[in-house]
Amino acid sequence: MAFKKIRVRFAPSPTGPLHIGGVRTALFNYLFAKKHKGDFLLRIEDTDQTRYVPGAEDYIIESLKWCGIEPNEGVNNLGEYGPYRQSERKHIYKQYAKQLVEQGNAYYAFDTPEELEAMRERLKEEGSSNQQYNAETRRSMSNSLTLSADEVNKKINSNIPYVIRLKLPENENISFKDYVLGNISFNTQQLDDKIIFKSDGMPTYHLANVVDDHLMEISHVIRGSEWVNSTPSHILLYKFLSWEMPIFAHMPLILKPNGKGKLSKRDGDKGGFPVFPLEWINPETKEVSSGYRESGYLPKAFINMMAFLGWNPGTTQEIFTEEELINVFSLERIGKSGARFDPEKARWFNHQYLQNMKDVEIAVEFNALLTEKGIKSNLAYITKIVSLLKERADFIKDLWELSGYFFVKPIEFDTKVIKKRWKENIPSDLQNIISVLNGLDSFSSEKIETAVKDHIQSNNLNMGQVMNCLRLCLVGSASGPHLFDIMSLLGKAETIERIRYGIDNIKR
RNA sequence: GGUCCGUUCGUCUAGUCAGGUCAGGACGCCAGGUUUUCAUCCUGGUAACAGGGGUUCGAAUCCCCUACGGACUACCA
Repeated sequence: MAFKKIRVRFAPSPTGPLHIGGVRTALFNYLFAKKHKGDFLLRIEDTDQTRYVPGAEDYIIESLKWCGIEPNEGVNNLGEYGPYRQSERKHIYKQYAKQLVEQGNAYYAFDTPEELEAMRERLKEEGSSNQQYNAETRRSMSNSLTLSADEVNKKINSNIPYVIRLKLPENENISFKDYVLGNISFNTQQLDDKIIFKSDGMPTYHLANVVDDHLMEISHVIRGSEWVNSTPSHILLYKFLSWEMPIFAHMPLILKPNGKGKLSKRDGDKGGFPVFPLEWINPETKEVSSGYRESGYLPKAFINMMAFLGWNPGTTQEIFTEEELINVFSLERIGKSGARFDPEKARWFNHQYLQNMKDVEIAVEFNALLTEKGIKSNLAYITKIVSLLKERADFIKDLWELSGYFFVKPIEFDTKVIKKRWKENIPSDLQNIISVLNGLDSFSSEKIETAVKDHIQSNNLNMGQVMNCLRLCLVGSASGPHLFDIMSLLGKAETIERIRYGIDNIKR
């Protein structure tokens, strides 16, 4: 076989926000394409006009952009295989459906929904193991196989609605090698004559997908495992049309953190974690679903986490740059079974990425958050705060709770600490420490530490008691980073003012 | 119900194709260390081959059965 360029596609249907399972499918397509210096395209599969949701396509595009897995071809940025929206390719599909009918691989069917329903009911009552429109049942239905050519033409000419169904061969084994799942085989006896062309003039997924993948020269079809069962129909389509078949790779599903079944929107709401990359507001109900972006996830951390859901490099390395990910990625290392989503591990990934960011980078973003809260400060000060606190944070927004006292004086104090540490002698002890602080020329953390500790030791004061009370005055609680770093950052005047305020206002 | 697929610590997983290290790592959890505190961090610990039959000197690994789980079963994708 001649060398063929690797071309893969992500082909979502714009029926709502992109689920993280979709993001992962897109990601794996992207990584695979990049690894082989191929193309990654975005095709919008909007053949079902009744399910179209306004805003969904933009949402998908924006999501991929945020994730940094942008297609190099497709809607928006054009390519030579367009259009990339199936609704705009409507005129292309019918000829292939017709060709299949002419070849005897497909046929017209005129059954109404009621008739189909009745057929299924009848088979069920007869105890039939499956109720499909297949080689057996099609003999008793209203279609171009049972009707005469005249009758068929008459129906078509008088605008009686019809669909085109794929005519499956009888009792034939269809097997293929899936790059993830391995060898899979089906017998056509168990499959149904899928509708490939609908009465509204649009193709179904099955036809449109195969036609477009062929026309767009897709080399590998990497998609969710919900498509495994319809793959034999797709294979038949390639065969009937005498087209070269792409390689198939079906991804396992992402499962709920606990309990049964695949991850759904509700799990996110219940478990307090997003299932969508970006926040989504349902245009009809106005219901809001949270997104990873809005929850404070760094896109690179999110992507790293997603890559490890159902895939791993076979080494113990877990933190990967995009470039590293591209280098080590392979379809063969994708797991076969569904992966349970773990929100805790997602946080851990973000923590790792946050620690690897430069303080000033974090500070810039934190500053924006402070501005939103109406707090004005300067970047140098914020950068120092970040360096002190970032290791305790999983998200940039955690920094606010962690560092509020740097911007707003505490006026409420943890009563438990007061009860435990604020003894009779504390006000006078702290007063003495104020004198010590006042006497310092330099207010560096080290200088303060030496001076205060010397004072505590030479006066035989209780270290834990005094230190915690100092902390209480400065922070409002008994937690936080190295106390002398806090003092140094706040500055001499502010430090002393807060201690004074504490002496005057903290009562047992 | 039918078809297809899957099943290793609580979770993500390595190891399975080419049978032979105390079944390895990470998250979580627990303990210890560091510290004025709370975290972080460091060290250690906890914990798994779904069950049953085979094949074999030897099985997580190969075969069969059972159980469980999932997907699909639309004029939806």
